[in-house]
Amino acid sequence: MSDPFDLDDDIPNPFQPAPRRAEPAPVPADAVWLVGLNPEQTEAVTTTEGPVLVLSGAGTGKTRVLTSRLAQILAGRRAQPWQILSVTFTNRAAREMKERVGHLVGPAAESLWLGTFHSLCVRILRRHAEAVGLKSNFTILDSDDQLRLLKQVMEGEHIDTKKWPAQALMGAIQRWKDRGLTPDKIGPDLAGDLAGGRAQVLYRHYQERLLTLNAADFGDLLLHCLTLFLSHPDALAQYQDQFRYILVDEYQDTNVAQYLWLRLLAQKHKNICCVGDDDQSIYSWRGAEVGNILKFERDFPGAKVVRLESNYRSTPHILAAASGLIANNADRLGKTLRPGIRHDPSEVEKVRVRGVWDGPEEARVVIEEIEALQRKGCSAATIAILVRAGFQTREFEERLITTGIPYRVIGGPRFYERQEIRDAMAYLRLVNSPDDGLAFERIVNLPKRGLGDAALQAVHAVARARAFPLFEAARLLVETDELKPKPRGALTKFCADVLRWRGLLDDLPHTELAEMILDESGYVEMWKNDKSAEAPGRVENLKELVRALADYENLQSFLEHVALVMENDQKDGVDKVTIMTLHGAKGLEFDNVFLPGWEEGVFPHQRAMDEGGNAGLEEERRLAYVGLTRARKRVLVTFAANRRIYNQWQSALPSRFLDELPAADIDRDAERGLIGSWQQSSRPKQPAAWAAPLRDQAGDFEAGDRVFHQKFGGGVVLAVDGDKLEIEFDQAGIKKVLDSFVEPA
DNA sequence: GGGTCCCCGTTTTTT
DNA sequence: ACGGGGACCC
Repeated sequence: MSDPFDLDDDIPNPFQPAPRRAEPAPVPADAVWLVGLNPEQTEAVTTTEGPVLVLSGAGTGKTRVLTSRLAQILAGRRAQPWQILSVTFTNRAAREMKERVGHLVGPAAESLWLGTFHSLCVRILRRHAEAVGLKSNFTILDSDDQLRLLKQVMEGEHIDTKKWPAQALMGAIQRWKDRGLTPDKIGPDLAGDLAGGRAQVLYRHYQERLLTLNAADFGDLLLHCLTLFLSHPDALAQYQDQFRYILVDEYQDTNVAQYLWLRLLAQKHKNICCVGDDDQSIYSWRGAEVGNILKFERDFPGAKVVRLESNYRSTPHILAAASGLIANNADRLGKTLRPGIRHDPSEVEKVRVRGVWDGPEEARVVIEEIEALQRKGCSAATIAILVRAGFQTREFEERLITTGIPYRVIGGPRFYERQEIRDAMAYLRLVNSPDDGLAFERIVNLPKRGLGDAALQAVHAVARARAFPLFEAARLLVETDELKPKPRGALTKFCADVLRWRGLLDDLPHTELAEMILDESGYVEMWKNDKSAEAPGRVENLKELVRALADYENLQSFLEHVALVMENDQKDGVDKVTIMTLHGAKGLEFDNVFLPGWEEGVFPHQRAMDEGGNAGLEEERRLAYVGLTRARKRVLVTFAANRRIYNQWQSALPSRFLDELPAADIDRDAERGLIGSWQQSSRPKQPAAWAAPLRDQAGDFEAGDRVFHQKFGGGVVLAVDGDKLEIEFDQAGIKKVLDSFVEPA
């Protein structure tokens, strides 16, 4: 990938050499954070000076290395806490690291610059907002707002959003931001024929609208920071000077913008330690560049590379299975996981693979296994079902409900992304900052107040004409007689309400004010009167929102927090089976892992291969690797011969990943001849010798043949595609079926 | 301005 | 099958 910025020129540094600091102090070798580290870990922790790349395989103790390293730097008095920048991707990781460092070094942990890329960027941008055209109290938009805003921009440019979906352009803009590309960097080559070839203009207008609204989207947080650094060398120099030590977690997930950000900040002291695993790079589709990790040594000459390969999590069979699988990928930095702990031989099981007839049977089998585990004394919390895609969760949930096993599904709409929460938040935002035009639009007619398109258009017209925020414009508009009496009255009342609530900001505790707003606006009432099944849950969620407010000092800090930390407060600690996607499982571990749906098209996912080609397939394989390495003790991989997708039965082929698991570490449960079908139908690069007789036995079919199928009964072959037959069944209609499941009739 | 019908899409997801 | 969103009509 070409570099959007040329960083080869030295950026002038108006600050003179770093202020004097206390002499580094020797750290005793028996410091608590060094005890029990293996030699590689010790090297990663104690090599504090200069660039270090830590290639840490799954389960090799990277969080321990990161936290120990922080302790080492602090204890060695090499820097003050605020001179250390420690970056993670998720709030979860940031929280965990803060907690663990806190245990090692005490309150000093509080002063570290430790957080997600985005939260750290916000921290910097609030100080320098003017430099990028924002005010320091800028708001951060969620994806909903972003899309609505872009749609408006597109409509303003008379783009047919039916032909050119805003969603697609939004995606492109996000990818550009991921790569640090501002609108002026988007040439025709990049823009393509997106949005009728006008993508660059639309991107520019979108950015202008954001500035007018004093708002930034998530991508902007990085992008604006880069702009700040490049246009204000003094500001950059200040941060370069300040951050003597930089630590980066999950480096394989960094996008180009984050990479540039790090490279700029590390340029002075060059004490940057990146920890990552190229084999666990599973986010290329949202801009992550594995290339960043691959070229670290080029970017930081003289970098020390440490490989962590001792795995303290999984049994040897699981490690071998995962290693065998991932070995099928080209372009790896190359690591070999080896067991770092002794496993009780009586407890070590091979990875099990089992074929089943269809989705429901798969759920039944998995849940039976779960019950067996529970009988053996495993608690539900040690069990996870990791799926490729969200739609796979349903069958497991149904089965778990009927058997009464407690479970939780991680993922799905997050609390702060729910409609009712966003609406309520819009009320709070508008009261907190009346220029929040997006918030105004969202709720001005919610609950319905008889303000439709016409009224909103009128407000927009005034806003444009006077360059006022929407709320101000509305206040002006109701003074005129432009609106019909009914909407005019409604809008007058709405404006008066907002002003009244605003007047109470300082006088009323913010939780009470929020309650008052949700009540007096009629918003809660709206859901209470709603007959739909979800309505009561929504009312509950609104109550929960008010409760959450109580944890913050005021409305402002709450809104700030929510924008950045959009997460589910999953009530943990309860003994439940976890169902989540493979993506969601990265970084977690479980004693018992179920990996269902290993079928061609599902996993590897068809779209990943269609759109990503071989690179897409390799990323799917890394995902499989992530899945296997989540397990400490037991793995059961399943695949179904038939699956209903979009309510259509389709025959499925076992995933090619199954063929890639080393036989010596796998138990293949033979069941109903399904394994036969797997072996027979697996797509060997060249047909296996033993496959032929099986195929002959099954018989070759051709169109017109009369056949019989165990489940669907009699039918006639319509078409043959390799080992797949299209059959019109007498009772069941037209279906695609593997030839091994039918016999000549 | 609000209700109804039809058409489209339907991997992964953090911040 | 199903839900969301847009177009269309009252």
